[in-house]
Amino acid sequence: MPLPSSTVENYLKTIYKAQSAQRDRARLVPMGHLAQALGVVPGTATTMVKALAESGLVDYEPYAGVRLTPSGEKLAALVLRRHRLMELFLVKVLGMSWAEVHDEAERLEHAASDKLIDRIDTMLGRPATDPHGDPIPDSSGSVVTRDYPTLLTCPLGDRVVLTRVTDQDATFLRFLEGNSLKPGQALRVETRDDAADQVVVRGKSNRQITIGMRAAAKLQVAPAKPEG
Amino acid sequence: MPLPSSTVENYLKTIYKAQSAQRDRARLVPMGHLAQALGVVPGTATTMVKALAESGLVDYEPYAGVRLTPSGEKLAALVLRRHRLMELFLVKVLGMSWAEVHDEAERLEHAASDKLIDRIDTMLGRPATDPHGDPIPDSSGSVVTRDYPTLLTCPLGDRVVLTRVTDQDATFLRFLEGNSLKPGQALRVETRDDAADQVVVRGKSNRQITIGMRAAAKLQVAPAKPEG
DNA sequence: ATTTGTTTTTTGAGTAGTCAAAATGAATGT
DNA sequence: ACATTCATTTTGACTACTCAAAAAACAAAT
Repeated sequence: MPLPSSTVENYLKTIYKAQSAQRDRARLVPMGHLAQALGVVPGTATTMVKALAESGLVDYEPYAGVRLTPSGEKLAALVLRRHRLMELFLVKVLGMSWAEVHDEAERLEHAASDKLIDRIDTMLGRPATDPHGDPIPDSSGSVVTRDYPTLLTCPLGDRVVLTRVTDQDATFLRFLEGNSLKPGQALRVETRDDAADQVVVRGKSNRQITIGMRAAAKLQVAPAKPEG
Repeated sequence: MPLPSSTVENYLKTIYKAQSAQRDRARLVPMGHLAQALGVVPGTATTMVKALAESGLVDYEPYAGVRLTPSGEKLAALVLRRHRLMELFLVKVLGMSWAEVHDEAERLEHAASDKLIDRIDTMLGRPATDPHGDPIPDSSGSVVTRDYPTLLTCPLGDRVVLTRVTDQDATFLRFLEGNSLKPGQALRVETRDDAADQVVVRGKSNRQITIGMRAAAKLQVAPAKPEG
């Protein structure tokens, strides 16, 4: 069993993320979706997926889609672990901006050894989540995934705290940063207006921020803990 | 001009190091040497070098060898810069051991962006040398290479300071570390014995250390600066 | 100067990953 | 049921890199 190439790691990671994004975690990921997410033509995805199936990393059903096997899932989780620890490290230790670490980590995740990753993990105090609030799998590949409501579904008026941002687009992240919308930030949803496609939240320094519903759906929150 | 692959970077880096190791810096590096250093068969090196020559990165003379062009040299220096800054970073910031950072940096050097490298450079205070004493090229690719005597050629009895170790072998580095033979360490060469293949130096805490001549030739030193 | 030995190049082939475009399967609407 | 549409797979080809082994060039020595 030769160690997986960056390409294989990227396929597994992408399938993993696609599966996680589905409500039914066991559902097959369609080839078209996979190809698009990886930036390759569909035929290429088909070819690669068949090879992955050969290696026992995925289950492949022609014309239906693909799904990770347990071993594929573990491998994917470890790639995600490397990616997320690396992102957090770049932000915390090297002071890089939230918005720019994604691409960097995207490359470093394939080059960093387990030893290095564990060292980073220790240095950061075994963190549970990365800068976007995404959970960091442990070194055995298991993750605790919590399902949070979003700014679109959480109760109106309640104090909540931003826990996770489910979009890595740099422009979007810079917008959020400019409005102090980062994980950990306390918020309150004031109004929602379907017709106007608006969600109004009150954030840091009592500032009022208006965002579209599509964006609101990408911001997950948890009920604010009562402060002791 | 597409950005160079890891493979191309490794070829350039290896040619660069081979040229530096030669007394005549402008001499051609023989194919056999290059192939061996890269761990490929000679035919592979020939093929690749012809491609590099196409791209204007090297001058290639059939049956004679290869040499970097100015643009190839600059590219190689920037790879070395990434490698050496990365090594120093891993040692200084992540507390990794001298002996284990080489392989890690060998992979990370191809994945790190210039932005990341510059940030590391700044964080470390624009260092001149890496943990082995190898000079770090600046961001434009220029290096100041100083030629030091080695433990084999420096004056006997004088106080000198270890400046550079020209061998990256992990076992060798661990041996040196075990004897406090790291760059910066003050030393004095007490005796040399050709017949016995021995060089005796007095190092840290007045400790006496005996090493072979081949090893001694890999340790470069500078006259100790007068203190105060 | 011819032979011997070493280095280098050439040739042919293989692997990993990719695309373009044709062919096929599945799904949908009438 | 049939035609249209859309996603998927297949086919053929291409790039980058590699090796094994045959051929060629060079170097050195008798």
